Amino acid sequence: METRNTIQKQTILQAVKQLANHPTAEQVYEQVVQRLPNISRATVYRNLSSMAERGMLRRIGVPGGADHYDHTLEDHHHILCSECGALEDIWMELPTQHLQQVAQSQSQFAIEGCQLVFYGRCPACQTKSEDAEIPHLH
Amino acid sequence: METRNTIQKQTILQAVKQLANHPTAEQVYEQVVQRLPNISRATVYRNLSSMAERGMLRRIGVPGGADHYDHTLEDHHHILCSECGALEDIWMELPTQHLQQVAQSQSQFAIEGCQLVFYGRCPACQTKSEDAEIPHLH
DNA sequence: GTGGCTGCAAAATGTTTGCACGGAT
DNA sequence: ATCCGTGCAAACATTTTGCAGCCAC
Repeated sequence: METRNTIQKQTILQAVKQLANHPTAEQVYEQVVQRLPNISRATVYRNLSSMAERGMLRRIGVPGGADHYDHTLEDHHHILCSECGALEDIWMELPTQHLQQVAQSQSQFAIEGCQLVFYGRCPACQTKSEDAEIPHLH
Repeated sequence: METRNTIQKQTILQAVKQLANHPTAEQVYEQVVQRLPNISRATVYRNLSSMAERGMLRRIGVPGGADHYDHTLEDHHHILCSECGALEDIWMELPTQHLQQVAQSQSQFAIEGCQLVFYGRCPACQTKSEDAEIPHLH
């Protein structure tokens, strides 16, 4: 399984690093298409997937939304805006080993890892709903 | 916002409880359609969503796969098969308050909650790959 | 009787795939 | 010269939506 070093691959990886904060495939495409106007979304999807599999990037799957890609490889967690889907890093130590032991004692699964995700409303969405708050008239 | 008590709603809720282990909308549909042959998938999706919002069910979003619905309301976690997407419960205490405090100190988000998900291979998929293991010939 | 709920079909969303061609090795 | 990677379009999976008619209240 050889890996050819195409301009598309280089540009995609560069874009994820440049966008820095968890772009989706679509956002990567929009960035890359400026340099390579003929690139196809399929190429972006294919390369992001394969880079994630090779461990060059981390894929962050978001239920009900597009996957995000993280250029930060170190072990960390994320917080997701329940309103707009914005993603941010959370750095904290978790007794992962211990948690996985407890989980292992309850299931027959061969446990590979675990992920902690926080939910909340991002600053922008908080501001938005403050604006929408209309005083009640009784 | 009144809630009418239709046969569809009753049957859908019953189906989720009966199927017991985290059915997807499609699986609920397949169950319900046996009793109500004319029911539409849209009705299943709409009702599962609204019941989840009302707290009658819990929605478990799975990145890259269909959402699952859980009739168990108590706070617990899940393990997801990285191969076939099978879902199982994991019961453990987590210092949620503490984790959220730490997260809060790092972000401007208004944190609403957090979720711990384990990944691994379910017993069935483990067996499957054992079968596929062919001795290497050097 | 009214308007929330349903069934249907179509749209929307995010991603994958089949195929012929072109370029990296 | 290979044959992997690309671009394109179509397929795919899941979910949402617009709308006309129906039925629980």
